[in-house]
Amino acid sequence: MARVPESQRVRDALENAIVDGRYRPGERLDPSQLEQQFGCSRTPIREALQALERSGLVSIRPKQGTYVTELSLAELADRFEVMAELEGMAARLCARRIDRGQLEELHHALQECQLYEQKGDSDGYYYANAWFHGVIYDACGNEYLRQQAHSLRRVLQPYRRLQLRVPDRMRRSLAEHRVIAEAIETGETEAAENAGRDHVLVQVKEFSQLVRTWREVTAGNR
Amino acid sequence: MARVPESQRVRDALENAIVDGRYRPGERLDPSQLEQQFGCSRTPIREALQALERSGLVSIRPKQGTYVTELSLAELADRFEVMAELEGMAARLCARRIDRGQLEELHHALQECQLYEQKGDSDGYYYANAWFHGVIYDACGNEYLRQQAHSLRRVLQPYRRLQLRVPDRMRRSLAEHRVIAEAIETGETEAAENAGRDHVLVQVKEFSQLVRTWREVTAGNR
DNA sequence: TCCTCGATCAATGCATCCAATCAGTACTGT
DNA sequence: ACAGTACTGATTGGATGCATTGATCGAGGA
Repeated sequence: MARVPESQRVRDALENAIVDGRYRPGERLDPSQLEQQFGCSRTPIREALQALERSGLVSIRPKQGTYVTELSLAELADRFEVMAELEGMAARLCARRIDRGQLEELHHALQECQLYEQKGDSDGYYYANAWFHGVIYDACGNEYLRQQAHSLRRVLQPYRRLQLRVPDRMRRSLAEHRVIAEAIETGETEAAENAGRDHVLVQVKEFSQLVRTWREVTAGNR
Repeated sequence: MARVPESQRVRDALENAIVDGRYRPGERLDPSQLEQQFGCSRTPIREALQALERSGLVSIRPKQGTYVTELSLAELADRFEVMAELEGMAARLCARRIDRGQLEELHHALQECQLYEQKGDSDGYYYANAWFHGVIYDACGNEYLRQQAHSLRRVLQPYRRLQLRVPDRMRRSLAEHRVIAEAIETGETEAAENAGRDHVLVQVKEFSQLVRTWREVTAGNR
């Protein structure tokens, strides 16, 4: 039987809530409210929050409480830059190491992406997209890279949500996926790396653009 | 005044002890002994150990105690592979973004490396080497990358110790540093990336070689 | 109006206690 | 000799009490 410590349950629940956007960046996590919500004492809550802080999802500001991490544009850009590198690296390794079955799974994931893109279903696309990238991480043959990539991806997830609003993003994302899959299949390491990296970098650009626009728009409101 | 929580003191002390090799991989960290040593109760010890586990320096095996992480060769290889990528990335960004003062510091660090190499002082070289790489991380203009690189470097540190035994390692390391610094100075991003990456990769190769040799040697002893 | 001082209270760190659990081991019967 | 079992002690997760700290905010003064 899976012995699941309370602290881990809390950790997972909060992590999912943050990644899924049920808690927004900057939102306060009230310890006593969490105690009630999870029906436990401070100890497991505390441990969960500490764990989340280490993974970067929440920030504990001493004597002021714990908040869902709110990344500045610069901090976000730094993380995306590293994410791009990990993504490129994974694709490159993948192109060299992927096996038959995994390649097949990659194609399935790609088809799934295509399916939701055609339907214009961005939620569905989100999951297909996560699957596609997950296959690449799995097949890169580097377990540590897989973990790191997943972890960083989760941290960035709350901010990716905004990107869905970028017009035409899904269609272009799909096209990029095709390029990546193609390069992996044909074993072109260099091409795979560049495609994987650019796939992330392009999002940074669009994201910064989005933020800039949003700022210009909201600037007039104050 | 910076009030330093006990748990953090314990954490730092243990982390340094592990990184410096005063605790060896696989060694047990006895909680009750640590309580005595640091003169505090279980709570801060526990938190410190949990933090160290998250950063990968120790492994908590449920009901069996906490041990300094002992990485298998495969796990080690994965980490070095990622480290190489981060190192290459940092060097590439550095070549693009380093400023006058930082470039000067890089040269100082390089000279320091040269100094200790000539003296054949591997401990001194270790610190000069850390400085050299630290400058690159600082100057890469990506704070997140800086943190990640430092953190991964610490995890790998206990294993690097072995490398000092590789004959001629210091001399070649220095030569590699020169190539990296040169590429950064002249702004050749591509060259810097490759030099940075290879500088780590070469160590993996030598390390695996070392382990293999060591295994062959010790295999006869049992 | 703005600044300073002090009171208040939430947040925090730590110690300690309790209970559940599991690894390892000694023991038992076949 | 061996398989299965019961026991024991170490380890751990969790709860709670207590003292300390520092953020916050209002009163009083410049």
